[in-house]
Amino acid sequence: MKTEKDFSVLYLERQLCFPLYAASRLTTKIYEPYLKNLDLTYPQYLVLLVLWQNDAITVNEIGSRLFLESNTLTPLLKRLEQKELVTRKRSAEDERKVVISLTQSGRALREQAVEIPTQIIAHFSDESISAEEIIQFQKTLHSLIEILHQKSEKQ
Amino acid sequence: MKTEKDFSVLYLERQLCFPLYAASRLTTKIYEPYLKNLDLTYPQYLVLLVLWQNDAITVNEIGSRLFLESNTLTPLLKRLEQKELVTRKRSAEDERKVVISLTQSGRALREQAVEIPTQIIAHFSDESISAEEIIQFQKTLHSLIEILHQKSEKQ
DNA sequence: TACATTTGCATCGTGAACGATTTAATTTTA
DNA sequence: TAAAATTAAATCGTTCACGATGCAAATGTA
Repeated sequence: MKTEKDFSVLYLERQLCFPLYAASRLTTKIYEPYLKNLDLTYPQYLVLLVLWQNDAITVNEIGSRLFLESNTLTPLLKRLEQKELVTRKRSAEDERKVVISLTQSGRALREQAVEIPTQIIAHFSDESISAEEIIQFQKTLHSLIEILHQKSEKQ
Repeated sequence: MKTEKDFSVLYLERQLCFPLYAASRLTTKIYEPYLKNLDLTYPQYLVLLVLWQNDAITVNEIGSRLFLESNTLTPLLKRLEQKELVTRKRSAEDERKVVISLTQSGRALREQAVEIPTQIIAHFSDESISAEEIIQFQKTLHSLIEILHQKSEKQ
């Protein structure tokens, strides 16, 4: 008797990868109109979030926070430099390192950016996900990232 | 008395957007070695997941499942066509539509792909996220996607 | 039936992501 | 100290994402 193989593990809705990918892209879309006002892309905004927390750090240090490497960051940082939001300077102690620092306008932009999270949250206030659910979700997301990061290091 | 403005809402770890973005990219990295064996990229794999569930559908129908549009899908589908995994055919009833169908080898690839989810799960079996936690996480993720999708439609 | 609107896909340009490789500076070790 | 190994950034090529626009087919409306 010939039985059909079970392919249901391949159903889109059973994947974990796809919902993360979809949620990530959809979230970015929510941010976009707000970021457009600041003339920033989403990854550029993330780099600025890092710099607003820790100014004058190297490309690698930014990368380790965002899980990105110089092949992605270098061009992006050059664009931020063109917009005169950051400066790129070779470190004197170690000539291999490039230190990224906020300019005056880079620092100033934080004043406008600080309004964004509030606006995003307001955007969701009418929705049916409870605060506790979000907090639990964030926790799982963080442990997931922890695990995924370790895994991808090892490979 | 001058008080400092509170910028803590801008801390990276307080964002919801960033962990999703990071988790999505890290997850993709876990899949990569498995997909490399099948000579597929991750988005190409997602398109095939859709087609394995529903063959002979239009570009838009694939897009509505993955939240992608023709500007992303058309080039990707052409690459899958070049690999002879799918065919692209104008619909006879409606000449605007392009129907994407699996080829013999496109269908055959499912036999290899079906092993991937099991391997990915095995990858995680030693880890500290419980099954219930994952299930709850997926639920929240799905309602989040639902909400985000509605929001991005409206904008 | 004419004309306007909508729909489905394609094209184009820009900006990520990322593997692979290169280059130069620093560190290790023989 | 000289050679080898490592590290930090940059460069290159390919593949997404996605906004804006174009175009032809289909649909709606006057």
